[in-house]
Amino acid sequence: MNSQMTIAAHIVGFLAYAGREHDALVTSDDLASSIGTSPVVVRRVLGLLRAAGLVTSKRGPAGGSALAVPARSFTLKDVFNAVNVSERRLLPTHPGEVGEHCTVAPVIAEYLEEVYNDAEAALLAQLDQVDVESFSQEIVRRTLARRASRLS
Amino acid sequence: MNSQMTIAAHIVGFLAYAGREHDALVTSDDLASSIGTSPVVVRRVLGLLRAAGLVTSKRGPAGGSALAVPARSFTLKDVFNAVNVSERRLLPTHPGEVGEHCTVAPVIAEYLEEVYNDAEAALLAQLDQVDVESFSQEIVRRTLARRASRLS
DNA sequence: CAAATTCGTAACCATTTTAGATACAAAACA
DNA sequence: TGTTTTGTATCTAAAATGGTTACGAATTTG
Repeated sequence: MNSQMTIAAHIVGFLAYAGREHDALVTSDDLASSIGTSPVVVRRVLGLLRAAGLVTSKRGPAGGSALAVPARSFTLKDVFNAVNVSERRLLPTHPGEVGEHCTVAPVIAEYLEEVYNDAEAALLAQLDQVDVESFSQEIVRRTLARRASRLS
Repeated sequence: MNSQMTIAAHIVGFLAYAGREHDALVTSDDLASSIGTSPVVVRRVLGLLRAAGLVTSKRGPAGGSALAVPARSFTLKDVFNAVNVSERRLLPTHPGEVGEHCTVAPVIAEYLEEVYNDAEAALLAQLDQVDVESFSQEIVRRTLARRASRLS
């Protein structure tokens, strides 16, 4: 499951936005229809976010999910890490085992590994720039702007 | 095919390293056995590199491939772009269509798109740091180091 | 010219990944 | 007690992935 990062980001953005005004819990049904997927898929991702301590959920009527920590206190990088439990690489490495007899093959593989590490770190640093609080502020801003332009 | 970036990087690294001493062409068989895959898979990637003008190939006996431009003149970012013809995102976006009735859903999708653009740009900027010439120099350096430590 | 070598590419196949559906138990509340 | 909602396991359809087979075109060599 690979669009989990996007689903997770959508979830935390939505929860932060929802928690901003009314303090109610959001059901996985509501999240699912906003994201455009099924509630079960949402709950799977919610499980990962919960395991990372970013979200809490409550069962039963009037149940649902909310942020477990202040939106200011974590970023999209944390969301990424919450979802990427298997620590998969963004840039997949060699499909099989590299040629053993070949002198340079292991050297190339090792070097590429390092380059990829640096590259992914740069991407994560960028994700780390956007904390969930400013994410939800951005949602507010753009929603209002869109509503205004709708009236013209 | 997603490990194509790694295969392509291995290819150009190998070709740059090979072109450094002897000026012979490298066959897709040699490349395949170094990478640990099949010659056909290698040739598929060679086709992409050729289309991007980074590599040339020659058929027939004593045929093979070589860099088409100086190793100094391009980087791993160019290799990435050569392979990523479909311009796929590193961070996959929403699997389906986002909820239409939901006010915030399109806004979230739009914002995430921008964040992902910045994040991927940061990763590419990192790949752009390593030109193929220094890549091949690094291969030389590490191969010698490995050989030295093998003797101890 | 004929044979051998190497690339170019299309078509096909097996496996894995992905996303979603179904199902049902557990929790919580009216 | 019955309804709502989560938690999670299992199954499935579709797509992606990586590889193989096949065969034609180019090129060199005998």
